[in-house]
Amino acid sequence: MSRRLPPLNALRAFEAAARHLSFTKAADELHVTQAAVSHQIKALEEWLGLPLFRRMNRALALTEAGQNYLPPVREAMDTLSQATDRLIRADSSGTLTISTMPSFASKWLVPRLMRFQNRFPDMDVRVQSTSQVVDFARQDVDLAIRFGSGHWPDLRVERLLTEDIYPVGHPSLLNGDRPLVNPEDLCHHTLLHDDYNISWAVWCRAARIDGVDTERGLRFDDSSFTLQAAINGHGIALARGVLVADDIAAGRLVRLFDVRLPGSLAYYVVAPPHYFSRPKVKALRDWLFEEAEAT
Amino acid sequence: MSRRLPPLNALRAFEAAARHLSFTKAADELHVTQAAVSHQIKALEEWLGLPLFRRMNRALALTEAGQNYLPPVREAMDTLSQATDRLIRADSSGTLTISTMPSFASKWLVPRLMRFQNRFPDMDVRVQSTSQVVDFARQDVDLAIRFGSGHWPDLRVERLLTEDIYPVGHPSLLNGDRPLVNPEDLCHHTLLHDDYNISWAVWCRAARIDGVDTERGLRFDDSSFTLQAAINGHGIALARGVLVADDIAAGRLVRLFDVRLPGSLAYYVVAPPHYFSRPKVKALRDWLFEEAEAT
DNA sequence: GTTTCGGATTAGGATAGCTAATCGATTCTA
DNA sequence: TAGAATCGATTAGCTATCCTAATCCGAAAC
Repeated sequence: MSRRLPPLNALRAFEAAARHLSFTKAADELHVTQAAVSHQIKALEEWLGLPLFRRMNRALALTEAGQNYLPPVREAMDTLSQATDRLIRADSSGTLTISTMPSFASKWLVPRLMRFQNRFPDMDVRVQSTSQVVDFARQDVDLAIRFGSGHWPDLRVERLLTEDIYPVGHPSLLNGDRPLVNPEDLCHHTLLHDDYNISWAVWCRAARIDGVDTERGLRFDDSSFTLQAAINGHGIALARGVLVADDIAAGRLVRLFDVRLPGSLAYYVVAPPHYFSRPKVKALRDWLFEEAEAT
Repeated sequence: MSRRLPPLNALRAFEAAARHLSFTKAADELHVTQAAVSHQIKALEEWLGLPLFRRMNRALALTEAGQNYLPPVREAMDTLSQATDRLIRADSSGTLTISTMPSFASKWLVPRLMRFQNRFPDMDVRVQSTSQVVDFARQDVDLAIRFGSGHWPDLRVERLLTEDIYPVGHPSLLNGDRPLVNPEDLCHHTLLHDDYNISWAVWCRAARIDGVDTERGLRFDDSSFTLQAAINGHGIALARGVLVADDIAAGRLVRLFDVRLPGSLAYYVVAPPHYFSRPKVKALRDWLFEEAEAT
């Protein structure tokens, strides 16, 4: 019972390209270059002996053959991905505990976590939000997301999101009575500080400005409080891009100036190496990176 | 709408291994080594984070996870292979003409051709059986199967079956009144000749026997007549293995002695290069090699 | 008419995948 | 009970697939 199957990886490329009607977008989705998709499709068309796409100059269309081929190919891919999810899910009963800092939990993780829950409805996901570092040997934690330098011995560490630091404030600041145009204008406003982040002094040095008293203002011990104060219009915060992306998108905050510090720290996914082979941990890890890439 | 799909080639290996419950047999089917299948399955199990097979000492069994996973995987593969066949079939209306010699047509091709017809029922397959060489420019032939040295300029040539020459005769010869045990016993029997094949003289030289009159006997212009005479018990033929495999399997002929000539000639699939990219020609070519491998 | 957009093409490099050889465990055979 | 055969695992190294970077080309947009 031997089947004649075309190159399967090329089929995946075909499905994505047909869905987007664009090799470039398909390449994005598959995390490869446009050239790779072009090659794969060409190979598939040669294998089949007939063209699947009509290349117009600016647009892409399926040929009749391509239109006929797409539904079953998509169906097969769906079957496989659903079966795979089901398999992992079946092995993933019980709880899954994620440990992370309160700021990251509230500003990034929790707003997205529902999508993970939808994919694995039977999984009992718990978020343990604490600024304390986890001890995997003593605590029942499956995966941690930590902010730092990425150096934790004996643990597997994967960089999830890189940091990017810039000032944010309430939208009214841009056209208020003392509009913020140049970094120097900061001296007329309250500065918000938090313990973990880099300091205003460092940022001012990078922005090459003097004359701002970088110690003025309010100070909090967790970034989410600092950001909440900024949202409420109580001052200007030096924010990590990861944490404010949603607030900026929703118009609750605006980004000020174009000076940006790349920041040497990052958010890392962390656990003992063998944890990563457990299906539910792997599923969570993969999902986290999927979400991170979508940012 | 990005899917999380396991490595697709590994899935194909899983499906085959699960079907045979044997890595070795799966490897045969996929035309790779046992080690390749072992690697693929291992990679898949690691990707999923759970074992799919239980390896017992001499036997292989699916784990529960494997049992749950198999049906959808198989279904997806079926979907793909059926859709692919359908696609090629749709593009393959009209006739498909194969040109080959009468002996090959009657002894090898026609007995198998029904399986091809079943796969592509809409295709109108014609066998043009002639000892004349085809002129693709003048005749409406899609693919030829020729016996010879493999050297035809300007045509794409692929070796389908290698030749292997040995004497065959009616089964009763083995225990008749003059039983054939040693090659020298040939002198008591009728020799059957045909024009195309190598001669008895060459064979006797290879078998290092003298004293046989290699010109005695009946002579035909096509191998199938020679073989028919042998089947009817009229003598002993020097046969090409390809042509007599079915007759031997059915007990109509037996192979005599263990002297075998490797033969420098072979059966080749032949057509102008660009013919091979046409779906129906490609389908036929692939099927021919599939059948040839099954021999 | 210059720029931009999207796919094709080319050559070169990375990695996935395969093979050959060998091992170890088990079972069959004599 | 020894030896042979079977079947999967493992290792190291090679091959071929696949991918990338750079560039090209044609059409459309500005």
